[in-house]
Amino acid sequence: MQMDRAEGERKDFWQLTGPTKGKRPTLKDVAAHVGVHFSTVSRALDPATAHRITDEVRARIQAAVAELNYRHNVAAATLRTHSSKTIGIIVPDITNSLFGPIIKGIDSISSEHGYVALIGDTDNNPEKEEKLISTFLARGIEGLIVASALREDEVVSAVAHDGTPIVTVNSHVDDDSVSSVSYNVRPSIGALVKHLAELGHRRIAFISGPSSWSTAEERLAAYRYWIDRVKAVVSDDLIVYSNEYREEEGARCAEELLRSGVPFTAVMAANDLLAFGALNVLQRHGLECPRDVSVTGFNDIPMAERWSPPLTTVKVDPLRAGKAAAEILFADIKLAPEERQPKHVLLPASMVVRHSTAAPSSGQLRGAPTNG
Amino acid sequence: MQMDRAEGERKDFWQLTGPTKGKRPTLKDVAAHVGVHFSTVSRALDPATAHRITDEVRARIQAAVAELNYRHNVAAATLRTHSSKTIGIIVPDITNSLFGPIIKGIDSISSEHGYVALIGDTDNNPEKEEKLISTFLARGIEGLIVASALREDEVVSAVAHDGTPIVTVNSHVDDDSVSSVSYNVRPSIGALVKHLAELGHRRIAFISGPSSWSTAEERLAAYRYWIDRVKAVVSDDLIVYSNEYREEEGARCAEELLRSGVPFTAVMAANDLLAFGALNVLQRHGLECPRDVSVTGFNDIPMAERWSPPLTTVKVDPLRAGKAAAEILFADIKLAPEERQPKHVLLPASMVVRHSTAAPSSGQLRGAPTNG
DNA sequence: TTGAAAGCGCTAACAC
DNA sequence: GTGTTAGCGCTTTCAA
Repeated sequence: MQMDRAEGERKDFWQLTGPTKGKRPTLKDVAAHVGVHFSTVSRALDPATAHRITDEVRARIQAAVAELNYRHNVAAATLRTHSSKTIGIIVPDITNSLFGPIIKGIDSISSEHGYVALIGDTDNNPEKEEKLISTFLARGIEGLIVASALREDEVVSAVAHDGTPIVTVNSHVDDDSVSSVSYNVRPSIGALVKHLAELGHRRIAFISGPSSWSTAEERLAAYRYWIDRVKAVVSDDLIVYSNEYREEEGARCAEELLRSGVPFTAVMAANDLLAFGALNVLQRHGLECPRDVSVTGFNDIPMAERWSPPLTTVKVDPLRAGKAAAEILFADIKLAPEERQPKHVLLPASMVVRHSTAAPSSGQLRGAPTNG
Repeated sequence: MQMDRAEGERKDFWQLTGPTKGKRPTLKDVAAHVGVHFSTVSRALDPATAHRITDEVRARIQAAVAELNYRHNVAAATLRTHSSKTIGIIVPDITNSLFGPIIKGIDSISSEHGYVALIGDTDNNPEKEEKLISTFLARGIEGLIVASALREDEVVSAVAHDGTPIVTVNSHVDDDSVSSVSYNVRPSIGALVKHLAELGHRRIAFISGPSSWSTAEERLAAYRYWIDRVKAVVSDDLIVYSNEYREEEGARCAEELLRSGVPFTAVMAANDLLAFGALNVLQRHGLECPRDVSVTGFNDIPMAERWSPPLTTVKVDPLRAGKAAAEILFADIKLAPEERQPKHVLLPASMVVRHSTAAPSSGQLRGAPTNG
């Protein structure tokens, strides 16, 4: 079979004329081309041992590598050295604008360390998470960063106890032997509650996330803590639980709140998306924000600033969180298993006041409006 | 060294008592535990050959696998079979909300095929792209999806010609032997131009992307094509080039337009982000949108709908694009190299009219306002 | 400074 | 239905 297209000339050289036609050249091919033993080639190509090789030989090896288009076979090296130079990243939904920056942060640190990352999206499904982790482990990942962890995440705990470095980011598990990086929510939720209280709100509802999520649990706990301190109305009727951090769920919860008849003048949502959904429903019911109700979110995703009204929320730094998680991970990877200590970093989070919060209208409480 | 913590009991069993202390159990360990040859274990664990093993033996093997916490060593299998079950994904900026859905689409198809994906972010830097591709190749990826391709992307072309299945998504290279999935921009840009023309605009400026980007080139070409057909003013003075798809660049280009003094009543941006930046500058210069200028974008990212004014733009479906790209890729992976044919799919894109476009105010052209 | 050889854990061809 | 064997491409110890 003859090939006469110009692009065949250099790049796929080995496919046509290499010593072992049709397959990727190996160290042996390069060695044969240069006339040395393949272990010499291996040494010449490894920065740690390259100095042991004569300049002249090394130069010829480099030339042969270029000519044959040799590429390192990481699978073979992994088998030999037990080091895959890869980590795994697991996110609950890559479509959520919170996780792009987290991944970017991780990626930037990994590449500094010469590692690459496998990515997996769980779709908020714990079974997918388990499968993903198992596939990743079979692939020999040397560390794992999980952004989808539940508070009771047996798989995550198991991985940690099996000795694979792991760190949860954005979320964390109850088991505190698993390293985590998350946000210092207590003060930031406190700022929100105090802000609302100073504005004159006393009946502040809360749209929580599922109680199996650490972020939901801690934000709710912080709400409870501060509501009490600020002498606002403490009542379980003011709390409603969503099943996921999605606009639709925020809408559903707001409907539920409205239907229940509890009076409230403000609603704090555990997350921006939830706040958006709530805002829509509130407005649809004739409640204007912030005139009739104040609404707050959490995360400060890019859209928060553009919403109408622009959302008062809590700003976090997911890029930094990703970097922090990766730094912990690589520190652990470099340590002997016995030396590793779980670390828990709490990144700052700060309130940003925009236009979705204001004093309640004439101090009057909102009851359950008739539907529509 | 004694370990007395409760969680040591099951999950890290092999670390304490396994036949080969301190390391992951292998097929041999499982075999020894069951009393069969390790190749029997290999067969029992491979769905394709499991039926050849007696139910009873297979059951004992499963039990031992669970007990020892055996995990398949993909690196070893890869070395042996030359199939890594891994693909690579390369994006220009994972922080951009366009790429989350693309990755999710790819990921959903890959996992159906039992593949996992390596992720890489180039930061719009061609050198990083090259390094990433090279690392991925060394890892034995069986296919590659690139969302960061330049029109003249030698590395991408080289990969294609080397025989690794590759498909560009969102962007494409000029070399049409590289499969691609992108959007049918001609008609959608046409809709935008006609919409503007019908509104009465005759001087429509265009903020392009870098001409080395396929998306920029094709959107600009479509603009030129339709501007002419619609009998609007054709002039290179109306075209300005950004260096990247970023708000800041849109702002810079709008400033440039204003400073140049060319009259225009509408500006089409090659991308939503560019449009946002332009909108800001225009407003800062006292030009109200859509009263004084109309502005359009491209992509319809989530924020477009929330911008003020809500942006008239072109809607694309990145999730679908990701899936389409992955489908082409896996079809190719399953084919013998000689059988592979480059495919080019053009997904529909449709105009969505919102509030950033309207008739030009009293048909009067806008000149260069004094700065401020 | 370089060569020789062993072996990482697995699959698959072959034997029984 | 199961055991034996070779070898994927590499790193690394040991010799020379």
